[in-house]
Amino acid sequence: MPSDVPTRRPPGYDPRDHPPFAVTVDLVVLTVRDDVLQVLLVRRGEEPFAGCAALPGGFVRPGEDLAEAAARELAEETGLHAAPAHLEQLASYGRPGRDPRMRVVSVAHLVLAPGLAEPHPGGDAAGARFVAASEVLAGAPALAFDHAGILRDGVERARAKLEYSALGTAFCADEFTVADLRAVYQAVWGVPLDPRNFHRKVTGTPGLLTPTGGSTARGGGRPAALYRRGPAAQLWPPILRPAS
Amino acid sequence: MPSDVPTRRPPGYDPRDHPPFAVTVDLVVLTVRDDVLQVLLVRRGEEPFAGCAALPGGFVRPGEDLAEAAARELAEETGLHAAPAHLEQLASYGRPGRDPRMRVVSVAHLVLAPGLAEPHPGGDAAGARFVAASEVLAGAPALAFDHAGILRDGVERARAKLEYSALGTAFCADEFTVADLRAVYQAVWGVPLDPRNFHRKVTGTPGLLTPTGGSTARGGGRPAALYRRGPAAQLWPPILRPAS
DNA sequence: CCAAAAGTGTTTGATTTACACCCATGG
DNA sequence: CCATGGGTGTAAATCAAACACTTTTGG
Repeated sequence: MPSDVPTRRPPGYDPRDHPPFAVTVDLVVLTVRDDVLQVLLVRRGEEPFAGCAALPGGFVRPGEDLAEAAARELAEETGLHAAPAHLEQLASYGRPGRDPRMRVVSVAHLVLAPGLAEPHPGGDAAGARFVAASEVLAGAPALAFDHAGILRDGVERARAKLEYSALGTAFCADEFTVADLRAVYQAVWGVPLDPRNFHRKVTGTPGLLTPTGGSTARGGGRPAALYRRGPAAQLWPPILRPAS
Repeated sequence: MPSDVPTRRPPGYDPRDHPPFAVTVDLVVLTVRDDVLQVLLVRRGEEPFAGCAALPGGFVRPGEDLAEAAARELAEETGLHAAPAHLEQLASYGRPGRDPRMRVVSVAHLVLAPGLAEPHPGGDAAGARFVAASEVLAGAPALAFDHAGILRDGVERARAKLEYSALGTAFCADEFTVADLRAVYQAVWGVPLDPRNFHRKVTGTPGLLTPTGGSTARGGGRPAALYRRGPAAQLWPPILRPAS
């Protein structure tokens, strides 16, 4: 079908070739709180979708790279100042009509943050809060634009990367126990994991954990050794696999 | 550092918030020919980088979705009409200054095509040809813009996905033998694989191959059974792993 | 018959799984 | 002492690598 299109002209500066696009970044910020995978949502203050829940995000500014814009929006909209444990580009969404105002291409980013992080909405968003991802995926608070699809892709990416990378530790605070890390995997995958085998596996993976020497005692039970994120040189073979 | 910026204003339609961007798609088209992983390059006809090698690509048009634009550019610039075996979004690149003319965000796509495909350059590109990926990665023909980095990301993605998906078959023609598929894996990974174990593994993976019943004899040796791409329902566990 | 490539069987070692068991603390 | 969770040992099952061997063609 492209052969009978009369517009096969050389690429140049004809405005028909590069119509004005707006470029935004949207953020899928995930954390694990109370043993549940949660996603950061804001309440939109303006049309379209005013009052509706949405992923945090905003326009990319003239001098900014995409990742830079994502980091700025994260700080601006949520007050999560501490460097997030992990920020990576997710995918871009540019379906015509996804924003009723104009042609917008959104470059979505995935952020994994420790559960401690408490958002206090900055200037832009009327409200920012963590909500259980499972509920949002089920449609509980409906999301603006095509953010439901973006969230789905982000959760899927997180689940997949946990399997063959050291990213699970990105959900943990600076110091954490093996049980903390196991809670992360269980929350993200939604499956129970054997504590004994989990312990052996993560402590036996070179580069994943760095022991701090300290230990902690929470409630009854033997104190657990504390660890920090390791250099995680070795990604393969898979760290762990969700239950068969 | 974002806290002392005096521009924390609500997002709206202030043109400073959404300056004009151009949005393009760039294509990393990979194939396996003569047991070597190759990438499709075009020669740029215009400034900037006139005469320089580059990845095929072009501007996204007003009514088009991103994947649509990628498919159109593929057909226009290379004449590869047959539906490619696989097309997926790779990543977006928007560093300020990556295009000297204006602010351009490029949404790169990854295309895996059978080795048969012979490009005959369409209207736009002055020339299109397949070049060994290893040479381009080494800098042999220097690429325009930041296309070297995009290519690196594309090859890395292809290598990774071959391991845990059925994508290897995307490089094969409609009907192919197990040896053809093995040649693909060896070319992409650059490692030799045991023919016996490879055979057992791929024929034993449900959904990967559909036997056609036919067989082929090339040169001396026992004829090989022919297969078609299967539904590939099961992606995990990893199909294969590059040599340890 | 011989060479060459396709395909099967078998052996060996690594990895995963399941679970018995010991360790260290609070109450 | 006992409950609770942290951590180690071990045996069975599963999987992967190496390779001997059989099958089916062309010359």
